[in-house]
Amino acid sequence: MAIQRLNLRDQVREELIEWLSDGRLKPGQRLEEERISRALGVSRTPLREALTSLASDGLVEAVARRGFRVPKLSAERVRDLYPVIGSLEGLALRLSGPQAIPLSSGLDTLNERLCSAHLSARQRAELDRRWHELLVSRNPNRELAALLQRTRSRVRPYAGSWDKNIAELEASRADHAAISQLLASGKVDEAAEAVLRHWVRGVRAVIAWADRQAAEA
Amino acid sequence: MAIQRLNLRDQVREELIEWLSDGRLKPGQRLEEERISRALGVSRTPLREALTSLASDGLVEAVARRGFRVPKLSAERVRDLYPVIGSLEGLALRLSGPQAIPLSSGLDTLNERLCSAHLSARQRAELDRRWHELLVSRNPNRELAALLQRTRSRVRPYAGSWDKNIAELEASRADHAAISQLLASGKVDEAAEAVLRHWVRGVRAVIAWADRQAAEA
DNA sequence: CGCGCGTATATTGCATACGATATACGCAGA
DNA sequence: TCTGCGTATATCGTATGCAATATACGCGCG
Repeated sequence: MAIQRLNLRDQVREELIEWLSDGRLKPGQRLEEERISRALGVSRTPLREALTSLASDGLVEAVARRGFRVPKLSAERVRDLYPVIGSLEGLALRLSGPQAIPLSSGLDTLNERLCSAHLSARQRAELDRRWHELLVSRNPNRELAALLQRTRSRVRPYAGSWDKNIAELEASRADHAAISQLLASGKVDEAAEAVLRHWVRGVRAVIAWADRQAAEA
Repeated sequence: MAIQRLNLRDQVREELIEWLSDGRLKPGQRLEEERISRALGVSRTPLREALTSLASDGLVEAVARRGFRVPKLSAERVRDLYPVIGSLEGLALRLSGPQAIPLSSGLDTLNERLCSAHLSARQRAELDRRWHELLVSRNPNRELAALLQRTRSRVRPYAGSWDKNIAELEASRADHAAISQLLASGKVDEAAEAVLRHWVRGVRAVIAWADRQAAEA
């Protein structure tokens, strides 16, 4: 049987994360409490508690006397967060130790699927997410896992950068393959370093994408 | 002049952090909303918003239908969080680049004060905090700085481990000195590695302290 | 026609109210 | 005396109400 009914605050929180992920809430958008609470069928109180929680995680931002809004896309944020994620994933890998080595083949399989043609940006982003999730899946550090997940969710709005960027796709594929191979050889520390470099390199791709977006608009 | 009046939620949040730091709120303690809100002179609404925010940061924890409580001391949490802090500080150092090198002398000064006799555990913890703060002060990555600060605040309840542990004090002094020297030599990457090892070693000291605490009780 | 200003409206931030559930207490029975 | 149960009380979780302030709109003026 289902365990237990979460309180409304946490249910609302999960729902809002869903709305942020699927684009029902867009960067820069203002979060009108009355409208959202009505749409969710709850009062403003648990909604506001969910929003303060999300604000602490950086998924929304609180503007004094103007309520909450979805953070705008920002090259600076990517530039800052990607290396943090890379460093944390590297740590996760190092803490996994030899346990991480057998992941290599699964990683390769995912990597091939990720690079196959005729995938949408969203699908590629999803496969990339799963690749990195698998990479750190042997990490025994719960706090690290939670922190990684929360930090990763903050950069999800930038997943669109997978769109129509063949050069980036190829670079990413090569990074993934190299990391996997280092793992297979048992060179966990070097793999961790490569993961960090992978994320640092990704910054450029996202910024290039953001520039293209800006140019189109 | 003072810029702007924060909303009550954020003021309450800051005050609660203060209460957590100075021991007015102790590990394991239940947070009675009516009592606290009266003590602060606000209603339960902004208090609860502050608490949900703190819960997201891990400074308090929410128990379903039982409100909020201060997390109990836990060896597992230290074991998990210390390496995360070490990794993040290492990253901060690497991102500082050569800018970090001139910090060395200031670090040495602080380290000596930290090791002088007749200091309370609280004073040593404060000096250690300042040492690490100085170490990463040249890091340009805002997100990383914020994350470090939040994560560090989660382990503040374990500062008591500086109490009457000469062996740990000496080991820590040596770590600090070695890190500073690596910095002075421009070996930033090696310094970053040493910082991670420093925090990983610290885990043992805290756990030993916790065991002594448990033995006394 | 564009710009600044004043008023009306919408929305937030906070306080209060209330039902539901957990906790505490006392009593009966072993 | 200890254990189990039932009731009373306390506390939480959520909804609603209200004042303060931000936003939107229309008008006068340059």
